[in-house]
Amino acid sequence: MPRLSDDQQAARRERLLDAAELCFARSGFHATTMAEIAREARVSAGAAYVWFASKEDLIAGIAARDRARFAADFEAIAEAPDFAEALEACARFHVVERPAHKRRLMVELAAESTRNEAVARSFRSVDRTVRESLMRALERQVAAGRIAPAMPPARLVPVLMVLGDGLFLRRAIDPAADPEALIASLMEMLRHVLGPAPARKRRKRGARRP
Amino acid sequence: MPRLSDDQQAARRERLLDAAELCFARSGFHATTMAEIAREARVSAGAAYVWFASKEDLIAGIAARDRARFAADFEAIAEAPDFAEALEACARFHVVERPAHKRRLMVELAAESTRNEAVARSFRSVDRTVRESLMRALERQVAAGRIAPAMPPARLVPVLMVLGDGLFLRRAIDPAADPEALIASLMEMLRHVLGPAPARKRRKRGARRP
Amino acid sequence: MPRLSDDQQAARRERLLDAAELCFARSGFHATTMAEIAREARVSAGAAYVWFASKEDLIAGIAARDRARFAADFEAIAEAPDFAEALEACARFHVVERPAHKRRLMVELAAESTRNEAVARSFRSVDRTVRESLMRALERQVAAGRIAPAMPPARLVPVLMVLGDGLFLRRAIDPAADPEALIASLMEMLRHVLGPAPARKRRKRGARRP
Amino acid sequence: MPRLSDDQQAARRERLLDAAELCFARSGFHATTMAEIAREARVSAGAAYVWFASKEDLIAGIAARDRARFAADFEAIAEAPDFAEALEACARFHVVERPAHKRRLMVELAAESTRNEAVARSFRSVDRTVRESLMRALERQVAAGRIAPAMPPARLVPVLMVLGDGLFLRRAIDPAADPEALIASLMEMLRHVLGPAPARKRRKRGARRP
DNA sequence: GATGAATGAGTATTCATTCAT
DNA sequence: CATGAATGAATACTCATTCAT
Repeated sequence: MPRLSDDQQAARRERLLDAAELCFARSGFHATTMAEIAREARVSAGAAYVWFASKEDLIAGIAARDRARFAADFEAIAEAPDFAEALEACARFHVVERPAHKRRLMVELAAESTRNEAVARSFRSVDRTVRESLMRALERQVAAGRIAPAMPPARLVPVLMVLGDGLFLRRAIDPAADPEALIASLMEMLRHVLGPAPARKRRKRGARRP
Repeated sequence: MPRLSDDQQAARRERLLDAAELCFARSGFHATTMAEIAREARVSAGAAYVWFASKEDLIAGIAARDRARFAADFEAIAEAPDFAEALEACARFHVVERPAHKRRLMVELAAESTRNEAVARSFRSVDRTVRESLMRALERQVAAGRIAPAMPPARLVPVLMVLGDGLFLRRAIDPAADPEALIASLMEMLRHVLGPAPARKRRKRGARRP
Repeated sequence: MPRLSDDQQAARRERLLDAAELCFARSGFHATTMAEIAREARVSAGAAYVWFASKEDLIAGIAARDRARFAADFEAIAEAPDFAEALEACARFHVVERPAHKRRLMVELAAESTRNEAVARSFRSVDRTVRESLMRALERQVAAGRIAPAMPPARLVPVLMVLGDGLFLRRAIDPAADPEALIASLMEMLRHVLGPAPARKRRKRGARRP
Repeated sequence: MPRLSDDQQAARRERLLDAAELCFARSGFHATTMAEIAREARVSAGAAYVWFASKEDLIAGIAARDRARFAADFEAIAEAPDFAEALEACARFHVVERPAHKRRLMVELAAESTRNEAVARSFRSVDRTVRESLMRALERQVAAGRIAPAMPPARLVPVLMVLGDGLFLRRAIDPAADPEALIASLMEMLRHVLGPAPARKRRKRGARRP
C-alpha cells in the first residue's frame, strides 16, 4: 500500500491526539480504553498502534503537544510590548476561551507527571521555557523602565508561575469560579507588585494609548 | 469477635486510609490495587471491604479526611491574631512539613473530583469553609485596622485561594521548586496587597493613602 | 452457657431452614449468601454454622425436610378411602395452597439433585415412598373393586408420578398456568384411566354427591 | 483479522454455546466458570466476551437455542398425519435419543427462568408455540374424525404439556426411570383420552372394547 | 496501512467459613 | 452458644496489545 505522505501521517496523529484528549479529559487516563479513543477517532482498534507505541506513548504525545503550545504562548509574551497586558491575554485565552476539557486534561497530566517520566519531561521543559520567557520579559521591561517590580525578577517569576498554576487548577476543578473576575483581581494584584509604571514614562504610554 | 467499639472501628478505618493514601500517592488511584492497599495496611484482601464499600468509597474517604483537616486549619486562621503570619504558618505546614505524598495525593484528588461526585463534594465543602474563614479573618483584621487591603475582601479571598492552589500544585509536581523561597515571595507580594500593617506604621500609610 | 433443650435446638434449625428456603427460592442456591439467610433468620453470620456444617448441608437439610413432608402426604393417600379424591386433595394442597416459593424451591432442588448427593438421596427416598404408597393404594382399591385401571398398577404408578412432576414443574415456572383447571383436567383424564368405579358403587356416590 | 462472515460468526457462537451447554449441564450455571467454558470451547478466557456480553447472556443464548429447537419440533407435530405417533416420536427423540445433558440443562434453565427474564421469555415463547401447535393438531384431527377426545382440545392441550413437562423432569433427575416404559404407558393413557381412532380401524378396537 | 478478532494477564469484589471474644 | 470481624480463595469481566488477513 502507498506510504502516507508526511502531512497525512501528521493528520492521523493529530486526529488520534484530539480523540484521546477528549476521552482522557472526560474519564481520566486509566478509565479510558484504547477502544474508546479509536472509536472517537473513527478508526479501528489496532490503528492507534500504528502511530503510537502504547497508551503511555499516547499520553506522552498529548503532554508534548499541549505543553509545546503553552511554551509557544509564553515565548510570545516575552516579545510583547506590554507585559501585563500580554500576560492577561494569555491567561484569558487559556482559562476562558479554550474548551474546558483542555484544563481538566492539564490536571490529569499534572498528576501523571509524577509517575510518567515522558510527561514529567514535558512539564520540566515547558517550565523552563516559561521561566526563561518570563525572566526575559521582566528584565526587558525593567530595563526599559516600564515596570518597577517590588521584588527582583528572579523572585517574581516563580510567583507568576504559581499564580498561573493556581488559576489553571482552580478553573479546572471549581465550576463555581468566575474566571474573568479572578483574572481581573489577579492582574490588579500583579500591577501592584509589578509597580506602577514610573510617572516619567506616562507620557510615552499616553502617547501610544491616548 | 463481638462488635468493635467505635474507637476501634475508627482506628481500623484510619489504618486503611493511611495505607491507601500512601499507595495512591505512589501509583495513582487506578494503578493501585486493593491488594496492595491491604498489604500495606497488613490486613487481608477482603478486609478493606468490611470498612469501605468499594475502592471509590475508599478514595472518597481519603478526600473527606484530607479536606476536613484542611478546613480545620483554615478555621484556625480565622481566629489567629495575625492573619498573614497564620496564613504563612499554614502554608509552611502544608507545603514544607507535611510528607510529600499528601500533596501528590491532593493533585490526584483534584483530578478525580471532576469525575467522582463524593470527592467533588468534599472539595466544594472545604472550599466553602476556606472561603468563609478567609472572609471572616480579613473582615476582622480590616475592622481592627490591622490591614488595609488594596481590594475588598470579596475580591481578595478568591485571589488567596488561587495562590494556595498554585503553591500546592507547583510544590506537588515540581521537585525543583524551592518551597521556602516561594512562600517568602508570595507572602511579600501578599503583604503589599494586604496593605501595610500595625498602628506604628499608620502614619506612613496615612501619608500614602490620605 | 446452658445447653439448649432439644426443642429449642429444633426450633433454631427450623428457623434457619425457613429462612434459607425463602432466600433460596427467591434467588437460587448459589446467588443466595449465608449472610442473607442469617439476616432473614435474624441471627448472626456465624450462627448458621452451629446448626449446619456448611451451605451444602443447609441445602440438604431443606431437601430432607421438604421431601419428608411430601412422603408423609403420600403415605396418607395410601390410607385414604377414596384414592382419586385423596390424590386430588394432595395435588391441590401442594399446587394451589402452599406458598409459591415451595414450588420454586422444588425445581431448584431437582436441578441440584443431579449434583448434590445428599439432595439426590432425599429425592430417591421420597420417590420410593411415593411409589410404594401409590402401589399400595392402587392395589387396595383394585382389590376392593373400587377402581378398574386400564393398566396394571406397576405401569400406572410411574404415570401418576410423571403427572405429579409435570403439574409441579408447570405450576412452578409458568405463572400463566391455571392450577385448578389443570388439576380438574388431569383428574378427569385420570378417572378415565383408573376406570369407572363399578356400577354397584355408583349409587353410593350418587347419593353422596347428587 | 478482517470482519468474519456471518456464517463464521454464527459458528463461533455455536461453538461457545455447545461448550457452555456441556459445562452448565455438568456443574450448573453458577458452579461453572467462564474459564471452564472457554477451555471446553478451546478459546481464550476473553473470547467468550467477544460473542456474548456476559455469562447471563450466554445462558440466555442457550435457552433461546434450546427452546427454538423444541418449538420447531412441535410445529412439525402439527403437520404430521398421525398425531399420537408424531407426539410419541418427538417424546422419544427428546427423552431417549438426545444426550442426557440436554435434559439436565432444561431443568437448570427451568429453575433459572424464574430469575432471568431472557430465559423466562424463551420459555414463554416456546410454550406459546407448543400450545398453538398442539391445538392446531388436535383440531385438525378432530375435524378429520381421526380422534374423539374425552375433553375439548382447549382442556387437553395443557394436559399434554404437563405430561411432557413431567416426562422431561422425571427423566432428567431420576436415573432409575425407564423412559421407554414411561413413554409407552403415557401413550396408552393418552390414546384412552384421545378417544377411539379412525372409523376404518373401529372394528378392531371396537372388538377389544365393546 | 487498516481491520477487528483473539489473547491472557490483571483486578475489584464477593462470600463461605473461621474464631477470638 | 452467639457474635461479627477477618480471611483468602475464587471469579466474572476488562483491556492493552497482537497479528492473520
